[in-house]
Amino acid sequence: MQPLDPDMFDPACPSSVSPIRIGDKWGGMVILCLTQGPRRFSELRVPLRRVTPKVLAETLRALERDGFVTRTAYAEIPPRVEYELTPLGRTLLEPIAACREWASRNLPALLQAREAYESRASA
Amino acid sequence: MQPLDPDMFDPACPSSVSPIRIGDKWGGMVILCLTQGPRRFSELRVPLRRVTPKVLAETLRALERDGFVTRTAYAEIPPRVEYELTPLGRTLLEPIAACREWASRNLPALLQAREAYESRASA
DNA sequence: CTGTATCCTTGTTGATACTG
DNA sequence: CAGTATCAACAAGGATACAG
Repeated sequence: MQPLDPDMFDPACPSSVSPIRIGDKWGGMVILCLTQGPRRFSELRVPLRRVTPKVLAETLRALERDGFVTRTAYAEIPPRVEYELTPLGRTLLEPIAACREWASRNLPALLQAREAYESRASA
Repeated sequence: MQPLDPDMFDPACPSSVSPIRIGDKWGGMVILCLTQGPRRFSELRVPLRRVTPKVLAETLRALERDGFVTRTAYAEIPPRVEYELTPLGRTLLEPIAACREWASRNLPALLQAREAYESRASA
């Protein structure tokens, strides 16, 4: 399994403007990070650079609570914990794909509309 | 065109638990209200019972800014204003449908996972 | 009828520091 | 390594009253 691309969620990417959100702010991104297989806490922090451990832990708890991910702790030193998508969690991949498809097709028009609106507002 | 069903967004409906959101809290519901054609401000307030005029106005401004709806004011007494989906706004209907489809299929499992989680937490 | 103006509560996100 | 504790900042959402 490939390591996660540190730039997979570039904040400069207009996808951060998408009006469609899964769960809380980071939920959708975490799910995307888990599509290829289980990941460790610190692995998830790589692409999610701007998330603090506190918020990432909260996000993972919420996903666990809703049955989207499982948490597996191994009794080792140093500790190792792995998060993995459940079958229910995988069902989210389909609507997420639909939303990403929408964004790739229509986000440019949205951005253009915003520009037009702003220039009208300042006029 | 049919009047909007006052109960189309029953707060008791589990769809309010859906982890998928379009725009801000009310954005997706407004878009759904506009699918059949243009609606007036006060018409929208019927199914969206719990929204204050301030928040509905903000929601509509945001949708207008992003190019999803148009606002048409008629110079009459009393004033009449109509909101209508743009072609860009209609493109949102597809991912919204995908999300609703997901919810109708998987929300029960989510709710069940929550119950199981809570009973474990309290144990 | 269609909003705006104010004020306020609350929830969410984050910074920083610390622990098993 | 994988978190938790504490505090702070901010923005979303809402209550209420009023205006064009």
